[in-house]
Amino acid sequence: MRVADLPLAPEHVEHFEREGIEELYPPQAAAVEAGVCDGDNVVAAVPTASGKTFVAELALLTADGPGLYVCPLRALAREKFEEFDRLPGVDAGISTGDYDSAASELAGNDIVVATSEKVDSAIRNGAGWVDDLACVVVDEVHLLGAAGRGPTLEVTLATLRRRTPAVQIVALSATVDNPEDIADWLDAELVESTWRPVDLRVGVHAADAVEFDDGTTLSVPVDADDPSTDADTEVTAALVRGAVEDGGQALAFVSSRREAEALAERLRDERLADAVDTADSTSDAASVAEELREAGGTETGSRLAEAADRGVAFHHAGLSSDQRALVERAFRERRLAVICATPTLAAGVNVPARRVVVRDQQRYTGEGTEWLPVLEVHQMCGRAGRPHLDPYGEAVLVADDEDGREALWNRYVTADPERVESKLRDRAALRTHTLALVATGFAGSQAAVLDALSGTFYASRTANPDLGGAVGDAIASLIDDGMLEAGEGKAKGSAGGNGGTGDTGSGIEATDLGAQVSRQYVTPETGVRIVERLEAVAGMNDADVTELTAFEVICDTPDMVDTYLGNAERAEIYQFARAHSAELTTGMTDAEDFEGWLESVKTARILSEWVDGASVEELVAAYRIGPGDLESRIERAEWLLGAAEALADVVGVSMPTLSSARAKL
DNA sequence: ACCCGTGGGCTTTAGACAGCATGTC
DNA sequence: CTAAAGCCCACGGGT
Repeated sequence: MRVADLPLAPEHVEHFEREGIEELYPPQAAAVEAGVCDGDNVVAAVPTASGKTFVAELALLTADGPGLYVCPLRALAREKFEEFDRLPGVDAGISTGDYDSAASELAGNDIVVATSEKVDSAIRNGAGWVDDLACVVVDEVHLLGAAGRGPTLEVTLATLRRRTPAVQIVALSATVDNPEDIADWLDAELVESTWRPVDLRVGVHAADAVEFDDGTTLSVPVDADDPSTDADTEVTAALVRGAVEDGGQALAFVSSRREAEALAERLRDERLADAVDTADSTSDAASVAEELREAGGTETGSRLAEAADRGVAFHHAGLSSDQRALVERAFRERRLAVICATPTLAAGVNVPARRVVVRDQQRYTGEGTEWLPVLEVHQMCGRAGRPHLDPYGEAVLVADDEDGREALWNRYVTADPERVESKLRDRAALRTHTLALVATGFAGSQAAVLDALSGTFYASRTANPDLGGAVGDAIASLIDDGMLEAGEGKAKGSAGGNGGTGDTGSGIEATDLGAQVSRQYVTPETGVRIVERLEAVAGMNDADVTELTAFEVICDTPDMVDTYLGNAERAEIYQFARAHSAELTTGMTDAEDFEGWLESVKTARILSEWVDGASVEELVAAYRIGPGDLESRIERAEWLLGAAEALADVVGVSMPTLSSARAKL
């Protein structure tokens, strides 16, 4: 099937041909046959890099009206937005937490790119553009199975479909075990394929050799004399070196940030860049280092630049978003030979390499170490092989010995990925979405909430959903928390009467507090915590209510990210809390979860030093966090302080430091 | 006096979505 | 309260 044969405008055909797309890949052709261009619902479960974006573009361009592209990451949203915006005659918009087109523009855009949470939020806040959609493309739809975010995605899609029943849904999924269940839910045709534009072989290394799934082997002699690193690291280094000496690029996945940095530093010392330097890439690597130095002068940054100078980089969430974007771009432009990364890179933006080495396959979880999900390892391996640049891709899992080889082989090479299961039946998820449904006026009774949830993936997967009890509990707890109250149903607004007729208990509505919590997009639990703290503030001396107080109000909530509190620091933070106890809403003895509270005091302290003018470098050094960690805390603090201000207004507490602190962030 | 290897105890452990309002020729 | 692995440091043996 050729692009020219598709029902596209000539200018679009031209555009794609200019980009080198003339003949459709088999999965793309299958998607067209399934009706992507005819307004039909389609679920495509295909590997990454098999041309999913083009399928999305087909759906969006042939739809009879505005389209929405939903994806899980802001960086991904940016990437897609830029791509769609290049389409001739297409006016694209973007809406994510950190980057937003004007609301007035979104309504006029042909294609809007947004994160799933942003779509949910737009619905909650009554944004007009969500009602005129003709087509919704959902990328990475398998995230339906993710504990925190999956429920948001399924409720949002259910709501969109209910509001606009004729909307076309095109869902793109990684290869999972039960894509038919997703297709079944969406009344969609399923397209399944394992086809890739570049051959990929996956293997396991043990005992000096890799055995690949295509039957080939690769001998990897390792001089085990060097006691400074362990055997797995030796093997990883040798595999990376091999790929680079062969003129390719490599990605190495390890389990922790420290490991990623240590591996990068080790490879840097091997002077791999000399090997990769066929042309003028020395200057390329140096230019990357230069750009990284300009991006910010933290200690992490200079170590990163030092490694980049030799063609090697590390990558994890401790890096600032600038640093991460720079590393990703430089690697795509082949100005870097190697990235040593934590699992972040597996799910992020497109960073393909000739060879992928997965050194660590386990991860700490808080309940011991756990095997990485098969899907995640597959996504790491799937990064191997660049179309048009590599003759093939190779992914190698590193095992300790022959037993380990067999274990990894069975677990990851021959095994199917996990099933996608709904996580909607979770107390916190149901509280959040029940509140949102009621607050938006979408449901005014328990029965109506259940009805709204009947269009979810959860409901389609369960013969007898029986959410009644769980939703009932959610409603009861939300009433306890002052977010919901018994309403008067249809008689709402009629003055007089005591409200309670025969329908008592069946009608519910959101209180002002509940409505504000839903609109601010904080979880009900965060709303409760903030209100408790605000009430404590009301009883404090005005002089004691400082910006530190403001930060404490928002830091001990589930929506703020935890900050690790090391043993060495604990005593010092304790001292700090004692010294500032007058400014804190929680007494040293009243915290229910003292450890958790102390961690939030640490976060509050970091933020308050930040607004007092401390530099990124100082804070990063003093609190042993990465620049990216500081960035994310500042970002969340900005959001949560705004939410706290709105809630303070509702409960009638005046707290000026909330806004003064926010202004200084 | 110095170097190196060993062993035990201590320390640490991936990631990342969201509000709102506003400006200009 | 779970598990694995790196890091630091003290110790001991050899030169």
